[in-house]
Amino acid sequence: MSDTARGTSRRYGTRPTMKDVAARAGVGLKTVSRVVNGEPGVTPDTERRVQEAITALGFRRNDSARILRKGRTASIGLVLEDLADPFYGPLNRAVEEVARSHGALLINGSSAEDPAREQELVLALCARRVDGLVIIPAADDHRYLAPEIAAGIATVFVDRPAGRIDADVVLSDSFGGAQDAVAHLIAHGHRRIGFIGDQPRIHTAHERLRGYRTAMVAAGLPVDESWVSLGPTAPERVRSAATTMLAGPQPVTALFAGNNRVTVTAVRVLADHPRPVALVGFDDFELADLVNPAITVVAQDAARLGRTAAQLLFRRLDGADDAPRRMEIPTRLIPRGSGEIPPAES
Amino acid sequence: MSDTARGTSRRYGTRPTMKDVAARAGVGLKTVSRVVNGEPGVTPDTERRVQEAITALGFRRNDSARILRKGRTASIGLVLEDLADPFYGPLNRAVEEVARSHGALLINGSSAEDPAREQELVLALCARRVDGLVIIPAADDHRYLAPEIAAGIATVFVDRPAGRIDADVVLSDSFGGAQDAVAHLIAHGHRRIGFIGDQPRIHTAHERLRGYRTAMVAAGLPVDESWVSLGPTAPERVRSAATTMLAGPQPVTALFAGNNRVTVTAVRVLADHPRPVALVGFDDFELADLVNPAITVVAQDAARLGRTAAQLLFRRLDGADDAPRRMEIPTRLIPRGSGEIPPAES
DNA sequence: CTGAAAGCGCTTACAG
DNA sequence: CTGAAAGCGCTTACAG
Repeated sequence: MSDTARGTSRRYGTRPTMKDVAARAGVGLKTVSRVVNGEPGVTPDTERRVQEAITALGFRRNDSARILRKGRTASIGLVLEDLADPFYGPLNRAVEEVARSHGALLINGSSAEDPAREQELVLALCARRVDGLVIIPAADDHRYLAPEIAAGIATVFVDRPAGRIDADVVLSDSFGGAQDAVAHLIAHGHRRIGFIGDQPRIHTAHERLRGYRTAMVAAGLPVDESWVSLGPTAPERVRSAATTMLAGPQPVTALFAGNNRVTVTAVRVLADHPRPVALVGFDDFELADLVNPAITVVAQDAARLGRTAAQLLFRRLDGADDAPRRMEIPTRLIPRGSGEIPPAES
Repeated sequence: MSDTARGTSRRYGTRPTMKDVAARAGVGLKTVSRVVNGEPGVTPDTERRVQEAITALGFRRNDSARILRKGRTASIGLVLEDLADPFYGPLNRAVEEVARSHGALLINGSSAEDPAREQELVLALCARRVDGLVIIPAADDHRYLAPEIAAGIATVFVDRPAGRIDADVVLSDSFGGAQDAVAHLIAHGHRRIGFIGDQPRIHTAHERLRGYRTAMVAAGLPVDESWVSLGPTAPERVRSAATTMLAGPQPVTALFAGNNRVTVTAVRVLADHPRPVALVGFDDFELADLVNPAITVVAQDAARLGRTAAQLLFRRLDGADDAPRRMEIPTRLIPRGSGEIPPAES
């Protein structure tokens, strides 16, 4: 009677608990728990009565409470730079797939390339006691995470390395990919090659610049510092950098774009430029083959990056405690036309 | 002494609790709670001792436990079709931004367009007691959600309507956008216009087809059923549909592509086609202006879709309990070239 | 096969 | 200003 009253007078927002189900079914709390979790040792008749009560009350187990008692939350956090960046879409999906296959939920957040925001978000995830973290770092100092990792929150960094902390890392071969790109342009006759990259504190930008320099040096070519521009990837900045390199008496005859956002703006600038200029971009993207000329790129396997990182994370959660690893995913040069344009006569 | 022992002998994976902090600081549990939550009524000296204990032990409040007691989880779920689809990137980010501004975390998951998977994921989120849900539905029957909504989980559907349930919905104007697209092609002289869309059970596909038919009828044009093809947006299927429409003695002279995935494949097919064919695509995408010809599209404002849905969700969480709303976000036709190609002489 | 008690780590409602 | 007790909704460890 009072059960029914409680059931129907329940105000909006209050849910029945196992205790309510137990009362209605006339059994103990533990018996309800057994039925809900499919544990053995319940007679069919008892089970049926409990099931009826569950249905009648619209009971759904509160996993937050369960989690508190069990210790593991069956959730992992993914912190990336921008949820809207198409480069991270496949990575995000790959991490989700792996999480799903391990029965874990995925909590997602963006750092917006702001170290403070990254830390705030990561620590909020730790406070929720996620089992593990996959982080595309914006910060270059992750000592703030040391106590969390020591306390058992598995952490894998992806796309960029961790700063001042020894942790698992999964990276693309930015250095090798950049070397390939620049060597490709040199092989097509270019001697004055510009590089427009992301902010220098970002590891991938730094590595790609290093690959650029190494390839130039290996070919015995000088690098004029006016050919190199690192900074924010906002269209205005990239546009102005490209315009500068393409002007003057000794303009660059080819551009190497440090990531997908730079490439997009470079393509726009070059479309309006009077002379043909070769272009190779880091990162592949949709329709790169349909632009005219089709865009030659160094493709990263973003899905593989995400999958590898997530698999490593769950291996840690399963108890693997060998030394932190640094894994490198190869890149692939895809010639499509823009990277094979010869130098314009000047 | 025993505090220190407990502190240092703590095995990997076990974290200090407020009780540990209280013991070490020589204060009561509630005092620790006050300090951690910045509540008033603690002398500076006591506060300092507690802070010291927190730092020494590496304490971080367990928000899972806090949540259990407080009722609200400060987290919302976003269920979409595919985390890697660039269309959903801006939507995802917009939802995250709104969540963040309300101090909530975002749990993300993909349905992979599978109704069973959607339901499984949504109910898992309900079991975690997310405060609210933003759902891009794959299913067409959401009665399974009624008990959860009644129990207080705010729910907003976005991009597609809820099925068999009365709930808040935020949609793009698919019908109007499709009408605009087809009217545009008709205005440029086309009479035989093909429509390739997503699976008919998807609401947006259905609405866009309706817009197509309405525009044709309004112009007094007949619709040959061979000009309409709905189905999966896999490249092979779209390619074969397009190829069929473009063959024969009376081929279509223009195509209306029902979403971004269809458009991409259509562009590829048309690039290899001997005669010029006009194309308007639903959804804008990066570099649409750099393909040759540049692609005329009906652009949706995905970010606004997400922002509107999330804002509505938090308004519900703040107590707004007026009748479920249906909000429509306008689309915008962007002429770029491909949609202004005149019909080829046949 | 079944259930009462204790406890997960916090907050709430009170009392001093 | 401070803290002991009860409780959030479950699971664990036991006892019957």
